[in-house]
Amino acid sequence: MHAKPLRADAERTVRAILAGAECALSANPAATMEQIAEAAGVARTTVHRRFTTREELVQALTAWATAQFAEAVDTATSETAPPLVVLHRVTANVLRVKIGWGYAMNRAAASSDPEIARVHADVLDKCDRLLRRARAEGLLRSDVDIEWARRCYYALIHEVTQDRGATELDADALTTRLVDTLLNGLGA
Amino acid sequence: MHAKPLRADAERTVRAILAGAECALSANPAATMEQIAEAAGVARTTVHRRFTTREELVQALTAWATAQFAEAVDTATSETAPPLVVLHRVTANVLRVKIGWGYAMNRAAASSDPEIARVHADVLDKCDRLLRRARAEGLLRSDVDIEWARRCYYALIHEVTQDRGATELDADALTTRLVDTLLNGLGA
DNA sequence: ATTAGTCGCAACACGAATGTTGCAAGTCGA
DNA sequence: TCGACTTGCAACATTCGTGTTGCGACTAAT
Repeated sequence: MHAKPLRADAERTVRAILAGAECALSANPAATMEQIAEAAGVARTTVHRRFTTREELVQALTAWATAQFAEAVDTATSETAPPLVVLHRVTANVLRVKIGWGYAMNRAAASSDPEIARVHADVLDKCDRLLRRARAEGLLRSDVDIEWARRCYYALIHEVTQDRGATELDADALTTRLVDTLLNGLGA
Repeated sequence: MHAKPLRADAERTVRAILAGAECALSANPAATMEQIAEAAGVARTTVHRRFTTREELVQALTAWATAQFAEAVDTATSETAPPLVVLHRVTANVLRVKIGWGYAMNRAAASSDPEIARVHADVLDKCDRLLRRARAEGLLRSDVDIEWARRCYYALIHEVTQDRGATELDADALTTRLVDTLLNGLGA
């Protein structure tokens, strides 16, 4: 991955740039390198020093987010624990990561990079397996369409993470409400 | 609105440009005027003749979409018909409009233009009133949070309209599934 | 303390997108 | 038919974002 290990201060700068990029790009997807640099608190030339092209920066940003995402899912997944428990764990983990890195993760979901696309396809597959098991064990209605279920699930997660001010809210509380709505709906 | 009534062919051109803009921008939000013109089947200079600046074009596009949106909602709204019926009607109408004009309508929802923002706030208010009535009449759980309900509703609509190939699907079938999921969830 | 690495700043080159203009050819409508 | 309107095309000026380079000052690590 890293041909040359960076010096400590350079490492911090890279992190600051990634955070700045997420911040600037989530506010405005067409943000310039100048704005990204400003959000990161560094000079524009410094950004170019670390990421030659804009594409490379976005690439690194999505890669970083994807790695976080995959780890959040993997540590929560289990083939043996009750589906409801896994669903909660996965949701909570994903929310914690996705809140504050919304741009990067949405971007990653539609990435053209084969490696990133593979990871997301992997997660998607895990999700489908979980939902299928949930259906088999009676947690979901037996006639529910798995693809539709996944789309609803993703949609609710996306909605929650889009919320401004979600940063201050408790991820567990959000998770509970999300899963409850997904399973039981809003009707009486 | 229109200081000068356009000639028939000019009118068609304007429509083609708006449709082309929606097409190009939904595929790539950073599409150039050149690409928009190409999608519309006209020369770039013609686009500039009708819309001096890019901003003006996007403005017109969102205004057009907003008008369609407002009409779709208004014709379906009723204070007296059963909430479930209204919910179906509104959803179906909105889906029909929003499918194929996704970019413009998402853009409009966060527009800085006061008039457009007002219309959307208006629709949002109508939505909340409908949901409140639904809750009062026992269609929704009595403890459901209206804002959360609206956010879930919007999220599902957004999800459905994002689907590639939704154009060929039946809006009524999509509506039925959407409303069912919203009210009853996916659980057994 | 020395060395290598890092940053900010200023300046530059380059390309791409935007917006404008003039003109010739074609079209709508009275 | 005739006049006003509209379009496409080519050419142009301008602005803006990108990416590069060199230099002086500072900093981490040995």
